[in-house]
Amino acid sequence: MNKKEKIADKRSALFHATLTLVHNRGFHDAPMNKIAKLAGVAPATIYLYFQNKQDLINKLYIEIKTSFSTCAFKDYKEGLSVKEGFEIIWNNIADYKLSKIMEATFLSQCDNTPMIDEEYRKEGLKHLQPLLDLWERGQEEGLIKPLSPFVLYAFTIYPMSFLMAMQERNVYGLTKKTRKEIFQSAWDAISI
Amino acid sequence: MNKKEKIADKRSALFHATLTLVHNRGFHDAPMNKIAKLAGVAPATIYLYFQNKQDLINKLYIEIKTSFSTCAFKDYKEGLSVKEGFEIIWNNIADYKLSKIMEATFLSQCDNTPMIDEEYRKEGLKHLQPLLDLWERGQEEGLIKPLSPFVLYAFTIYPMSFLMAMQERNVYGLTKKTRKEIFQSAWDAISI
DNA sequence: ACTTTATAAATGAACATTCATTTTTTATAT
DNA sequence: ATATAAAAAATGAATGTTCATTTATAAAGT
Repeated sequence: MNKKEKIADKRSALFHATLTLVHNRGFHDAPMNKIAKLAGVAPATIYLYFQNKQDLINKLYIEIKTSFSTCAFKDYKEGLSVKEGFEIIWNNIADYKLSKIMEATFLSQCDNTPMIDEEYRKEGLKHLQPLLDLWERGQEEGLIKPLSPFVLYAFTIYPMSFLMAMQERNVYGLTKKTRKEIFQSAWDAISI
Repeated sequence: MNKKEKIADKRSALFHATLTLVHNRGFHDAPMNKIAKLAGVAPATIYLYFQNKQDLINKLYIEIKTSFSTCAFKDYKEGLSVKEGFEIIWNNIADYKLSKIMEATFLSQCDNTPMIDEEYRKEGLKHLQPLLDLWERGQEEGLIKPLSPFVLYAFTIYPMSFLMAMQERNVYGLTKKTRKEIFQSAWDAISI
């Protein structure tokens, strides 16, 4: 393993440790020494890779937002019909939320508490542009209701965060069959 | 002001201070001495009213959940048609989320981080029963899709949390007119 | 007088961060 | 290849601060 790989390795060990702790105990109970221990380094080492705790959290947020949107647009091309394209993206996001549990709950925490600096929050928002473009096209084609993208997001993507949390708390289980029905609900909410 | 009123007064001053701080800075940055200062009491006084910080947070959670569901079912009676009843409840909840901002963001934080003890979280879940009953009746009448109540909630109530957060961040504004359209989306998502 | 309510000050633990060294890696010379 | 010097990376042990909570004492209410 060369030098660059080693550095990347330690960075990602720190990310992974932070993610795990914030997932299990919350941001308010994820101290630096625990992060260090879980990552297998000394506390001081964290400060070789990040300016401070806030910097670590901000950068982890961006890292995860990026991996999220990479997943979201896997197999998506602009040539598809609006509904086909939307179904692909929706399913990608559902896959992500239901399989990458720690990442998804971390993002939920970030989005629902003031733990991320505004600058980084804005940065993280940009990644979803292709979906907004698709919706706009759908509106031009008269397929999708003329609602703000925030509303479209709220009724199609955001609900999955809730279902993921319920799944995580073992209070609701999502099967292959219901998956189709749920997509239908999302589509019914926004289609004309 | 008599004794009981005074005690209730101080309790609610502490609740209000906690609410404000958690709303503005997050649970991770809402220390007891700040709560005390904002409530106009000495830090030690908090411990006359609550066992410890966790107890304060848990009880505040229940308090707010209760006020939330009181709002949610205002003017609701069982005699109404399913759609009428649902529209009343939905609008009540929308009113709550869009006017009681601090309470709504506090609940979002509670629901998305491990800050509330499981016991209290369960307690808070019970309050929504009349809505679940209404949905069940709607399913029996063939008006509402045969989906789990979690899914129905995810596609009708939960989206408002997102829109509230966007409104709060001044990135999206909800008007009277769009309000009707948004209800329609909620209804379209779950109705047959 | 006595009980309740409140406090200021104290306590010890937990925290993020820094510092003085040590260990490991890399580059250079033999 | 091997030894050595310079640089980089990593560390354990402090540091000073902030935190939740307790204690001893005072004020207010009955």
